[in-house]
Amino acid sequence: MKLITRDSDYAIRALTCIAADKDKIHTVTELTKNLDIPKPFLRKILQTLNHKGILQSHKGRGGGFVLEAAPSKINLLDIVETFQGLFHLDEHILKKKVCPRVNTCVLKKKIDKIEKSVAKDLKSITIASLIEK
Amino acid sequence: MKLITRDSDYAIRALTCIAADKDKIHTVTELTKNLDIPKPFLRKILQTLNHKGILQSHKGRGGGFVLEAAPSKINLLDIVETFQGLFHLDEHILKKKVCPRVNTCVLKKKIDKIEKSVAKDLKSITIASLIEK
DNA sequence: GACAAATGATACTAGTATGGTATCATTATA
DNA sequence: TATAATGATACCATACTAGTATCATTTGTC
Repeated sequence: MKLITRDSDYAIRALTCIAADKDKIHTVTELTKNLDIPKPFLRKILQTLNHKGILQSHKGRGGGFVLEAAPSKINLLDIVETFQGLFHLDEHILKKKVCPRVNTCVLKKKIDKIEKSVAKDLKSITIASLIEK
Repeated sequence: MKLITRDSDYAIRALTCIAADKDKIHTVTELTKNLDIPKPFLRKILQTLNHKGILQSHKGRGGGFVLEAAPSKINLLDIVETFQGLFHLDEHILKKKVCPRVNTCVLKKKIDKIEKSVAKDLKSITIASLIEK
């Protein structure tokens, strides 16, 4: 049972590296050296972040990636949802017919509350908050 | 991204049904009718709960399942961890070498905190709390 | 004792998600 | 024009999810 998958984790770490030297353009080659992440995998991840509008890419020689927004505007919920899907997808379960004596809505409400709390916590963590000393 | 898988959900619902009529011995056949869960799947789930010591089984004709402990002693964390593994298994990620400029420990600490909070929340929800009106 | 109704144990399976790899195309700079 | 970068996409092995299927064993009832 894990909250964060590998691609999310890699994305967060790559973004903190990029944010730590914000004005430089970062290549995948450079980042893989620092981060010890397989190069083609990191490429795919950064491309996804580019599509999502979190990173901005520059093609061709001398190209690479820079942040699209300020590090304080990028939060972990956005990143996690990019790679692991929307947080609130429990619709298909907890919804069926249930033992007549029991109030399932109670269960659904309680789980919903936990999920919202996790989402809120993830949203409160920004890339900026990860690089300040 | 979901917090609770189907088997955990089914387990919780079956346990609430069993707890709602605590002195009765419940068969899989009866429970599947009320809960709309595939019979062989529910059997497997209840067997797992039996091995875990959450349910007690009685074999043979007239047999079935009863709770091993009081509904107030059974919490969702135990159930979720039974079917989805221990909650705190992120050791393999968030641990590798990281961009020298960045303090990964910060990330790990923050995620740890969220996970502990979820675990605590799940632990606070008991089967008893799901059947009270 | 035979039958029926229950669980025990275990193996199997289709589909999806995870964690990648591999290739070819395109772009931009030196 | 060679080279160094990303873009787009297809592929792949493994594990997990959500079950199914089967045979064995136990126990109450006729």
